[in-house]
Amino acid sequence: MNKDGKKMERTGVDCCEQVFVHEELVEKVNKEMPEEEELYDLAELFKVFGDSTRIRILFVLFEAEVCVCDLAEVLHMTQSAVSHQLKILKQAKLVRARREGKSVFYALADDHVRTIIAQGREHIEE
Amino acid sequence: MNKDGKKMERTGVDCCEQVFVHEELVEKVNKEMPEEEELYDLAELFKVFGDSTRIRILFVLFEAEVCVCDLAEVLHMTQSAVSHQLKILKQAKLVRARREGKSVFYALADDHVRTIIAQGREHIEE
DNA sequence: TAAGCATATGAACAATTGTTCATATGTTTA
DNA sequence: TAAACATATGAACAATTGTTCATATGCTTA
Repeated sequence: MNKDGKKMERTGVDCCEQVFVHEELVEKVNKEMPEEEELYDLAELFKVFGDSTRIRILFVLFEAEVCVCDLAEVLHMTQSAVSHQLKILKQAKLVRARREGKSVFYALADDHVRTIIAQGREHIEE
Repeated sequence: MNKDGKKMERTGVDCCEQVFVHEELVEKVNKEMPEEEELYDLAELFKVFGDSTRIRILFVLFEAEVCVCDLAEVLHMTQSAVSHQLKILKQAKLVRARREGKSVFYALADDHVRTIIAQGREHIEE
């Protein structure tokens, strides 16, 4: 009995007649769910992959280190649009930049990018 | 000489004094770049991962097959908001639904989801 | 069949996003 | 130092998105 004189074996909100399963679930979820900040960062990362312009930029960078104006030309985009998107890719640490004279060359930052895109392709081709 | 009587070794637009590199690049990119439709589908897929609510739903489904009202309660969200997001996850074939009486249980559709999220976590934790 | 529960969905709203345009910054060379 | 080139960035705009609210649909059971 609790202080209100009621049985307390079942404290969770009753939902779909699944009280016990529910309580086990809450425990497991609380244990495995990442921190709020990590969830937010994860979503922010995938948001960066969620635009076909940026995906196209990444596919170019799969082939070579490329300067901004070449990217713009190959992708038939304005220099400004490419530059804005590169900034987003760079903030997400998916690409890195290297200045060489007047030009800035961009390259993939690491191989997670390739893996993530590859898994995405596998998924949509199933 | 071409029909205009000009040398034609360099036909690309001159950009960053990188004409030759540029032409090789165009060739490689045209060869490796997926079709427009696949690029679009890829971006649409990653957009689905690009929301922390949906990420949280996926983390719950990593643990168990769960009905909508349990998802809503565990995540402290309204039933409606969860249902809307589940629809998006289902359209992307990241989850599958199974009706059992009045309830509908959702589960992960396949293991690409785990791999993609795992790679994302690796990336942001570097 | 009517009532009640679980889920789905349409409309509306605020918030976010990608592009364009104009312009600023940074680098080289005449 | 001025001009030219390559890149970056701020503001503005249309388009997209996630949530809420109200309500519809689907299933079970009294």
